[in-house]
Amino acid sequence: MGEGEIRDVAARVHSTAIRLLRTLRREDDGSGLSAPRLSALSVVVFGGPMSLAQLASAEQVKPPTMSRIVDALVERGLVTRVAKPGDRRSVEIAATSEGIQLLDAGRERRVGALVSRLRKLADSERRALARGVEILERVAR
Amino acid sequence: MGEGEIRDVAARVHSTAIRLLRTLRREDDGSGLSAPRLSALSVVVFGGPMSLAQLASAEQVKPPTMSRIVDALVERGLVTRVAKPGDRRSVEIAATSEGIQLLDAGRERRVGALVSRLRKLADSERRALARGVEILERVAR
DNA sequence: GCGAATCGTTAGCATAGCTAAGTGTTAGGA
DNA sequence: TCCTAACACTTAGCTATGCTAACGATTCGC
Repeated sequence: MGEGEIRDVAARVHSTAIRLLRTLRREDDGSGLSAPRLSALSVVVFGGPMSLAQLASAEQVKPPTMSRIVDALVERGLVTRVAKPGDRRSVEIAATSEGIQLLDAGRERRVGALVSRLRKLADSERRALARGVEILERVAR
Repeated sequence: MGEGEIRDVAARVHSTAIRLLRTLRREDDGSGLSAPRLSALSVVVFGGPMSLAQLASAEQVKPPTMSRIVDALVERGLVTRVAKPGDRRSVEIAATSEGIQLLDAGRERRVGALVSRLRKLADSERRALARGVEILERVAR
């Protein structure tokens, strides 16, 4: 595959990912959380307990910004913030069961919307898509 | 393909798209524009001239929010805002050549970062990826 | 122990999101 | 015709989200 073809694949992967997530984002309305809060919560739920700095870095945001987002999530009982035993400068941010539940419901809406679209594909197309995603997972890692 | 398998593909497409864009977003630092401004500009560049309401809807934002984003883009000379000839209530927002140039440079950085990752794949993998993306394009439309 | 580095928060600013209300334009009916 | 309603956008004013700078509090190195 030549340089130009690789570029073409990259450009299409890029724009398709943007369009897909733009579409699925519409499902987030019912969550009752803003996009930054929902996104931060999802990192904690799927990544497990972590420090504020780790969470800020994962969200590509500075610590003061994340500190306030965590304030709001704690306020709603979706995460806990406790001093780390071994190093009391640091905090451990962990999802509560309520946080996990809220996030799962939202993810269900997004994934469900995507499922109903995938159902319209031919089986061979879904298999090809599954194969492509498997490869893209390694690329995105 | 059973219901559970379709769900699995959907969930993987979803999380992979998120991770991919999160990674590529790091390339946007050098643009000098915030994420909402960059995103609005890209809609105008790729979608062609459109009204404020159309642009706000495309960005899933209310008109007053988009009005101020457009203010900033006009201020920097990246788009123009002119009253529509046939209906002077409405405005036509169009990208300037400078706006197109700025956006293309940013897109080059993102796509370039992706290209350098795709180069590490085997040729057969890139072909499988290309096939998968082709299918996903239809899903996202 | 004591100075320096580290982690998080606080303070203060600009931007981005919203709703409600205002301005100007167009459309439609008496 | 004209006048009322609907429409497109902007303005006003609020909260939330992003930043940098500066401030505790804790830990580490020596």
